[in-house]
Amino acid sequence: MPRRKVTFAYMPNESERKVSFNKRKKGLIKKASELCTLCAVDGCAIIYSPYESQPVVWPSSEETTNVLSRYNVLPDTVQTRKVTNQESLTQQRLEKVKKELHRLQIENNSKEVESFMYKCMVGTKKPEEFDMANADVMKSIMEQTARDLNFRMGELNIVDPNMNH
Amino acid sequence: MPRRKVTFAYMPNESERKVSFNKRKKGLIKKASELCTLCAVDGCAIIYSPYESQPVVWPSSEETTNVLSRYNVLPDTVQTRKVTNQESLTQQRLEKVKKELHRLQIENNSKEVESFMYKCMVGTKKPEEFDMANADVMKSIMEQTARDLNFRMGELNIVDPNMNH
DNA sequence: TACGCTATGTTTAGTCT
DNA sequence: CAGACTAAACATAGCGT
Repeated sequence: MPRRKVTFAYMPNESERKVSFNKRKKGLIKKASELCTLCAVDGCAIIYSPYESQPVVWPSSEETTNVLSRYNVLPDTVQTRKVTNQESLTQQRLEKVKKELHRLQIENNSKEVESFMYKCMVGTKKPEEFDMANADVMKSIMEQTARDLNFRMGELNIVDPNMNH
Repeated sequence: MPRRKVTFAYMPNESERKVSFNKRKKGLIKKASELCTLCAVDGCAIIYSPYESQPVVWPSSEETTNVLSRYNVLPDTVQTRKVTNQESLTQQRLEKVKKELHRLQIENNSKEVESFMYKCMVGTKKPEEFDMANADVMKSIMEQTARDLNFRMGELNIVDPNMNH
């Protein structure tokens, strides 16, 4: 039974990922249909999947092209129709993932301290388990460490947060 | 209470339609984020709404342009495709980086909650002002926000915060 | 591998504030 | 009008086949 919440992370298992992709692709397209029908708006979606040689396009190719032609970016795109082969696509993807990885590393770094503090204070991970029982002890710990922490936090914040450009 | 099934029809009521559009737009984008993050695929969506002067574009304009250019380029790509060693090498590296990214995402996810808790307890209020009296309220706040975080995490993974409107 | 099922988590229409 | 809330409808991960 599906007791798993949506963890916002890449699914490492190949076959699971593929199954999930197909299910979710279907769901996404349904949602898009609903949005555009119920609310009478135009829209399109393109999904470039490694599982299919042709990209998934909603609605039909013609309709999509129609919608795209309204999107001011298209003219540039058509001109940019340079030799973009599979290799460079993969490299683009690699670049993208690497950037994201880097960003996450930085983010993780700054959270480390806070996370540590939290564990110090509470000792458990889940909010459900959060125990307010010994409030006095926690409060005093917080007071003692907050100033020290502010200093460290300040150091961390020096890192350029706009790294991903 | 929502006893209405999804009738696949235009919503005649203006204000209802607008509200629904905004809700569903948010939902669609979340679904798209999930699909692309979980399954590591690239995709984009464009929605023209009468409610906004600019079309709604997901992910950022640049990313969308990127995806679009692939879409336009694809027919050429297919025929010029040749499997080189370089290609598989890049793909191997990609796979490796993606694994690492996955690990960090998980780690980040749990830290996010703890980090947020910490801010909840210490960051937003000065420790001196921190009031443990209404523990129940705080606990519920924490639980709720922990859930919300899932969504925000997803946004972080894909959308450039500076582009996200 | 793909398909059907279903318990559980997620979305959202209607409502209230 | 924009958020918050809630229950009904919906989507889907994990399983079984």
